[in-house]
Amino acid sequence: MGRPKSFEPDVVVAQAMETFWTNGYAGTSPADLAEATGVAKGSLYNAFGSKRELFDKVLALYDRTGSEMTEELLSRPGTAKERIRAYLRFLVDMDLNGPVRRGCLAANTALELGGKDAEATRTVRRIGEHTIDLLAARIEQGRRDGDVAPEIDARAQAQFLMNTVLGLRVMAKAFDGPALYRIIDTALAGL
Amino acid sequence: MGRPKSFEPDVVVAQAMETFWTNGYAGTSPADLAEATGVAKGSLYNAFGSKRELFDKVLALYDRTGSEMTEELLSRPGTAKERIRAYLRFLVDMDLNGPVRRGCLAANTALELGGKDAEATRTVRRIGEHTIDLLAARIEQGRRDGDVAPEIDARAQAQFLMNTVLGLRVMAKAFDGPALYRIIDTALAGL
DNA sequence: CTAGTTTTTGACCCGCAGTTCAAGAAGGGA
DNA sequence: TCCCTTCTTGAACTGCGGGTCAAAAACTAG
Repeated sequence: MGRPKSFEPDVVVAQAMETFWTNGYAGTSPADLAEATGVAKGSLYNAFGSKRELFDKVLALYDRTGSEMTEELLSRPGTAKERIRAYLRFLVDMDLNGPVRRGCLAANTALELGGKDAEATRTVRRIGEHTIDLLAARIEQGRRDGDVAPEIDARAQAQFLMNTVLGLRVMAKAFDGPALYRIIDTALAGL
Repeated sequence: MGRPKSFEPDVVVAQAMETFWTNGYAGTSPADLAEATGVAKGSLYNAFGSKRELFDKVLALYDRTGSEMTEELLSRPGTAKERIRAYLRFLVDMDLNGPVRRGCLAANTALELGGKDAEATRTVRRIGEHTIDLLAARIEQGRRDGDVAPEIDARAQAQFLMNTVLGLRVMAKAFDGPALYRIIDTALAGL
């Protein structure tokens, strides 16, 4: 019973994700969130408790959607190297083509809250580990398929690629496309 | 004539750098700066104009000291690969051993202001290019010394390494030492 | 010593960020 | 229908962030 919710919490979290992603955690005010979601500030507080708790939901959503995207891109036909190259290029294009270069929400959060906010730091690490797991699994499959040399350490290679991704998403804030594409090719030379 | 300055501007900029580095641009208030430097807010505004202008001086200082450090580390005796490995490890150790993992001021700034603040973005790119230049020069020298294969493209390799550095400094916010060391070794496998 | 110049400083101001709240609206159950 | 519960909303509150200012202090040239 009681008055029914006038909005879909999942939709609001998705809209909030866009806003946080574009403006950063500190750079997003409750007023911004109200405007972006079309829900009054008070209702947001009633539904989510605080800005920080809303942000937790946002990070969880980012983790889920990001993992799905990664999985989808890596599972298309092709060798491990081809698929990972496509994945990296996709991320770079995403940044470069958007109206604003917002980079990776997890990386942005790591730099903004990392060290100060233990909970956020843990969440960010978890997101990173999910990506590493997916990359490692794809490389492992490449080894089984015979398109990756057997002496390759899939996990080490996946951690290295994760590192490359983070680098690219920082570089994308200040450097241009060709440089980023060249970096991708250099990074993949060892696969 | 007139009343003499009661502080050394260079020293104040250096102290401000520490504060911005630890807390970020938005995370540092004029009050924080006053406390860190021992100079009253009003005096800081009189001397530097605004928080943003002070930050410009800070970035310039960061650029200079960073370049000096990099140059010093890369010019010690050893092969290009050895020197660059030492350089990367040095950066990682710096982050891990400090009381707070503050990462790289330029990378932090790129993520915090990149896209929003054109001037800051340009400055950050300039800092990155300085580092790339130094790395490329060292690799080039390695080629002349014969410890780097002649088919290596020094500039492409340097850009890639810059990317790796940025990745590491983001990773350092959330991951532990052994993982970072493994990434360094994987990244250097191509040299 | 005085006049003119530059610094220093804490008090003060405006605006906004994050949050709370009281009043009302929209439902369900008896 | 009346009550109870849950949601909605804008107003209001507190604190702090960035910045200004007037007065006093420290110096130098004449």
